[in-house]
Amino acid sequence: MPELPEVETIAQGLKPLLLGRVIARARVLDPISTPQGADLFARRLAKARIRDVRRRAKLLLLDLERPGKPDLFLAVHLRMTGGLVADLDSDEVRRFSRVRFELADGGSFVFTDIRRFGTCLALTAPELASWPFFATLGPEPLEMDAEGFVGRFQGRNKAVKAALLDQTVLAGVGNIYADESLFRAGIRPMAKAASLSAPRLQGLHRHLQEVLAQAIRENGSSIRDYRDAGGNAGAFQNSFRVYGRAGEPCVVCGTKLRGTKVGGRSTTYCPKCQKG
DNA sequence: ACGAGATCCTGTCAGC
DNA sequence: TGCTGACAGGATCTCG
Repeated sequence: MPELPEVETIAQGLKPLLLGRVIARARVLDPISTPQGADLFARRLAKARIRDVRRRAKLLLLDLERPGKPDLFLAVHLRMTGGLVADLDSDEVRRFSRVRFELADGGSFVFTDIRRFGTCLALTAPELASWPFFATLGPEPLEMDAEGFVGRFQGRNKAVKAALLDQTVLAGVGNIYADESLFRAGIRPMAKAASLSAPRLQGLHRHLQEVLAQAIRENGSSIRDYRDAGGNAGAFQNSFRVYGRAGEPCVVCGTKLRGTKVGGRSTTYCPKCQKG
């Protein structure tokens, strides 16, 4: 499930490949991936030049310019199983291709998605700014200081993990990095955010930043489907201490890790190392 | 206003 | 062997 580090890795990998190139046409292979409608989506993207490739929250953003028309943004949300890859011509890519972007100078890149939850949108600047999901996104966790971080959690009467996953509180954290940062900070996922002292929230801020930065350095986590822009796996899954390890011994104290649900998400924690 | 739970979708895997 | 059901999960919708 692509979260902040995976989307960042994809954006950084695609950027040198796509900068300055022109989308000749977008071929929508599965209309469910383009909720604006395949025709409008394809019409908008024709002849658009790629000026930048970047990430905001878990969203891939391609800044596009078009001759004689307003600037455009291609916003791609990968959700759980989406990917944006340089055309690899592998059976896997072919089978799950949802949108193929054909470049004017030959070549292409492809939006792939097994579970079909991901979406591609072609938006003008005003449309992007007024898109409720985009407009309400919280700040980037790697760009926040401890004080700002603490302020966004204090007084919230819900599980601290649910707050971490809430994209309006902060943007880009998903299930993996929520569990991993809470373990490293020694905080139980089901503890109410409001019950945590400022020093403990500062610890969570520090560990979240560390875990996200390490994951970006290691090109993200590959479980099941995730691949970077070149089709390569990440390495951070080898650094998981709790995610997906329920029933296994804690790497710190040896206690059996406990699996449960918090905020409707599968959650793993160490009952000894993580306190409420 | 805010929180909780159901929903979407399909590949994978455990169990019979 | 082949089938069934549980599970994974981000954002959105509905309900309390």
